[in-house]
Amino acid sequence: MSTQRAEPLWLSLSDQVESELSRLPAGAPAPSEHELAARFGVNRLTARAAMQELERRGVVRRYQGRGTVVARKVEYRIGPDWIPSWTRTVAAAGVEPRTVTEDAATRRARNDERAELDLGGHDRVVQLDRLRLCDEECAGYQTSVLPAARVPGLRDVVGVGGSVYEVLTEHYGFAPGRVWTRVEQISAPGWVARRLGMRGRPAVVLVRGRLDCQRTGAPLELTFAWLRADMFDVIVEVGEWKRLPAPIPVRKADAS
Amino acid sequence: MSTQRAEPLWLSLSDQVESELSRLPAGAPAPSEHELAARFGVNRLTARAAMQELERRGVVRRYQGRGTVVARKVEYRIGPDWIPSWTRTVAAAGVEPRTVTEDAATRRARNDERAELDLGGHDRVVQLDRLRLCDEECAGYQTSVLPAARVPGLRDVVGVGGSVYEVLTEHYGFAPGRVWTRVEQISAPGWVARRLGMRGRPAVVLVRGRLDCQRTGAPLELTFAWLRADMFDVIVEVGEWKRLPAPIPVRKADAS
DNA sequence: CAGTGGTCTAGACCACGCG
DNA sequence: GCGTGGTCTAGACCACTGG
Repeated sequence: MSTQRAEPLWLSLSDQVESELSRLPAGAPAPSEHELAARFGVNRLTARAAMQELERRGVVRRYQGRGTVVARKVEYRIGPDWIPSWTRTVAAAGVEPRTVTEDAATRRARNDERAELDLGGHDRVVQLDRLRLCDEECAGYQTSVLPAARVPGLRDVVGVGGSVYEVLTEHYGFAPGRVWTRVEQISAPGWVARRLGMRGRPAVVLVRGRLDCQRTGAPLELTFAWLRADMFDVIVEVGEWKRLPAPIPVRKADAS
Repeated sequence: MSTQRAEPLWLSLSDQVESELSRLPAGAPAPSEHELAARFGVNRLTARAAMQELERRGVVRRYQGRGTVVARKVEYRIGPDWIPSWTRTVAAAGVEPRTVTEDAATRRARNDERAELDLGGHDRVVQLDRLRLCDEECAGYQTSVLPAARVPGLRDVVGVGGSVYEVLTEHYGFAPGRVWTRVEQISAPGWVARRLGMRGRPAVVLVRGRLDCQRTGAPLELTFAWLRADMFDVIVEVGEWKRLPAPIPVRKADAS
């Protein structure tokens, strides 16, 4: 029997606070660092470590000057049978979605884009840079690259807050279908972190994908989306999906 | 335009150290907290914060008493066209894989397992609990549930370090194929963290899946794998792969 | 044993958001 | 102005690893 190392103070604090917060709804205020320190008779840094642990667990979100609030991640499912709409997914979670097009410009295609989009040496592409907001808080950043010839005037058609998917369908008459999607979690590159308004290299989920027109087979769109990992619970499903998945098995008596 | 807040000391420290470490191979020793503090004339806690940032980024791994070393994640791809072998994937990354079966027991199936595995009310299942080690360090934990009637004597056939997939194929003569797989990143439940030998609730990638026999359609295996998120870079690929095979980043056009 | 990272304290100042 | 979280310091003790 190996001796169990004593649990540090900040860890037991965080466990206790987490169970207290579990009953509160998203957005409810969590105790401040000073309050916790006073209540448990510990140094503020210890209370702080506990709250930072809860932030890592996704239980709370902290704002300088405003305090700490209970958080809930938005469940974002990606599967073989559907293309998720970011706006509808977020709205379904009870959060207010908003999209802001930061930039829309036409330029020459890069080599990798030419290959992926079946373009010639002088073809041009439109690149859309968009911010994704959840309750007016920056939650993700996305770039889309489309063959300029197939989407004339895209910039104006999409406007500041429009949906590319809807525009492709309703304005241009395409039938966009997924060719592939790749998902992984990474540390945000510096320039992405900056656009997200975050310091350091926060964890983000990178979703890459390509859409083609299902009727003509013409490549339509290449997307890169960086979603804040502390705001989204991305679940990727592979394979056939006829039945419901099984819940997590809990073994023996050692629950919790 | 917002004024840019000054970058904190620990952040610029971590950026500088990261660029220094970028040339070193995995396993190389990183500077200690004391050394950093002395070199930059800062408090040890500041140097510590910098190294913790690098740990979050996956650049280093830290061990009490042993020091900090440069780390490299194992790339683990999951896609619609293949079932990844954990052992081969890890070995391909230049890391020594090992699997230890901690427990193998037969018991009655739970309701969800009966539904998923097409079992009757009194059918039994075998549950295998296995640890996944990378270079003798605990990197993941996995449970597999199989219909006991279809894999008689599984416990002894698999042994302590055997591969379930190989045993299903070669010993029992099945043709295992994926029905579905689901991947998401979560905070490890307490009992998983304990089995991984970690405190708190470290980030893990939860991979759930089900295998059937491709010939008979009989359900074979239900798996739950928890992989340490700091040791694995899990990339999930979704979609059709008819026009393009499945290599990694952006791919060139394929003439074949 | 010396050196590493892990925990904890006390106290200070700052940046930020809100009223 | 007040309270919040963010940064930083100085110093202490502990747990663990390795030679």
